[in-house]
Amino acid sequence: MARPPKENSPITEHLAYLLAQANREINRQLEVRLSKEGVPVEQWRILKVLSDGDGHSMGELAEAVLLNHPTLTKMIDRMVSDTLVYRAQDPRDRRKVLMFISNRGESLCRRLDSLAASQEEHVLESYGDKATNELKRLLENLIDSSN
Amino acid sequence: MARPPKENSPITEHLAYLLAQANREINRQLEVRLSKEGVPVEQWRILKVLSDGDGHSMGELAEAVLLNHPTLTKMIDRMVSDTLVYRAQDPRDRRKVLMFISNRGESLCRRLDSLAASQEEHVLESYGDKATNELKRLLENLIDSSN
DNA sequence: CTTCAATTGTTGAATATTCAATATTTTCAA
DNA sequence: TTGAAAATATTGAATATTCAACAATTGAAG
Repeated sequence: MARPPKENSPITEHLAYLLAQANREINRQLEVRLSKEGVPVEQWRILKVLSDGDGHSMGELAEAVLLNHPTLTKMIDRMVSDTLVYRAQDPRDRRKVLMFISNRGESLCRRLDSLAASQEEHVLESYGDKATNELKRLLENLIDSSN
Repeated sequence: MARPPKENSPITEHLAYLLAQANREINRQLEVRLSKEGVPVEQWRILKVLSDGDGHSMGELAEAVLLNHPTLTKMIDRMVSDTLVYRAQDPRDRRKVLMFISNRGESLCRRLDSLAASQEEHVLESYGDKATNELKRLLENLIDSSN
């Protein structure tokens, strides 16, 4: 007796699953490093975005750091308490709030950058230079093609 | 006056960020499809893993579907209420609970599979066959190299 | 101008996740 | 065989996230 004609593909072959798995693993590695400074990955992202010194609105930030608005608001509240960032009203559009990084935030960000760099180096070593760059390229294209 | 010697790489160039971004986008697309059946992505994963008909322990399941134990326990509680899956004690090791998929779960899983398939097709169309397969291959290698 | 819809950010309640503690069973050394 | 340590799953409290409602400001049509 023949098997059913078309076996359904296991979850491990789905792109969505592979992305989730890879993301979790890399994120976990990064968390371990950043925990040396007691900072969650999302806060590092926020500091990085604000590092350009320009003011960024909450909406802009939320999009850039992959958080939705209310979650970002509450995380920013904590970071303001820690004096890592500060708020200012946008003079051109008073609905908006502009976020800026503080000196303390900048200095923390530099320390975080070197922790993150050590993580990237670890990937380069175990996964290879060529594969890493190729993967980055493909991910960028995937993201572009989704907009 | 010269610029500072080494510009720090923006967040958008970090592998961890690209993975998070791609994962969020693909996951979002998948959520939209699965919401037709009112099912979160994690439940689809659970049903897929249990589709082999074998019993899977909670620990095994948690690892496979990328959830930690307590979260999985609570999600399984809901799925048991919905009679999509059921528990049985492992006769060989009575600490363990074996999870099985029900008939209702199987039939839901088939409907979900076709929703998920339409999502993968959408990716193939906008991103291309070759790039998709290459990306999958690289992701698998990255995951392997992290263990 | 004035009014109404759209945009932006925050808040509070509802929901979900996580951490630490617990209960049960197994393993293994003495 | 017994007792201590490890493995497994669940629970409840603490924490975080999300959804829906709100307040403030701007834009734009009449």
